[in-house]
Amino acid sequence: MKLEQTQLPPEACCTLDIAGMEQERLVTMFKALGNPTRFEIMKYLLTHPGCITGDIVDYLPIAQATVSQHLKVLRQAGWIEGTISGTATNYGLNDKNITWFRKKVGEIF
Amino acid sequence: MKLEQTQLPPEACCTLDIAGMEQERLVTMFKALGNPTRFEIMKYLLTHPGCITGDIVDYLPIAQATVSQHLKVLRQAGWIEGTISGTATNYGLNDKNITWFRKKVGEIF
DNA sequence: TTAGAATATCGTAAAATTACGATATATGGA
DNA sequence: TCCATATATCGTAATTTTACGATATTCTAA
Repeated sequence: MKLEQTQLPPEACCTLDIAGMEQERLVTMFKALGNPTRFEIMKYLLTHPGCITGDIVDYLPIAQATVSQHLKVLRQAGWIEGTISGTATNYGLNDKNITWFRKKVGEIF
Repeated sequence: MKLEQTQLPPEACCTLDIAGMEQERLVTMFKALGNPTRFEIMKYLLTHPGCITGDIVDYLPIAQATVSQHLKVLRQAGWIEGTISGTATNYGLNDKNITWFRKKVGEIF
């Protein structure tokens, strides 16, 4: 049982330039890549520019509905973006957000 | 219903230097930070060197057991390390792994 | 206009995560 | 030794995530 502080907590040595909505955004990006299947999808997109959903479905051993769901998570997290092209959807990297992520990771850690 | 490929999938433009156990490790690190509470703990550790578990418990509005559980996840993922000091445990950054993470993120994205 | 294709969404079962109180463990001091 | 402190672990309820089949939507071509 804890009644009082024996010792004062340490002072802050510095501050971090991340908070609020930005922090939520960053956590969401971490979470999205914290899944093996989604990481694999990102790897595929990184190495196969100009691919469509079906290419990923063929590549991975999981159902089309599941791939679509994972793509949605990656899109909403800001890792990728999809552009409709006829009946297909081309998926590619969201370069702006990826750059932002790298910048923030560099600043924080 | 999908019967056959209308168009061949795109060729790989490059390869990525991440696979197997290394990839699992990286995904685990992403997953660990993909939680708002754990991200907050990491922020605290980054800005308060030399702190112990109790400091984090006092700082956050969650139960001691929950903090301990999150610290375990962060430790097992390789973000932090704890050193026992009397009855307390000092937590600090796992600099080696953090550097590795930044390096990999830089290489991949 | 109708059929098929490519993809998204819905509903749902199973698994994993999160948070908690209770309890266990280990250390240091009286 | 005995007690209090600091932390870890256990058991569990509630929530979230994951994956699937079924179905809906959208576009193209015949």
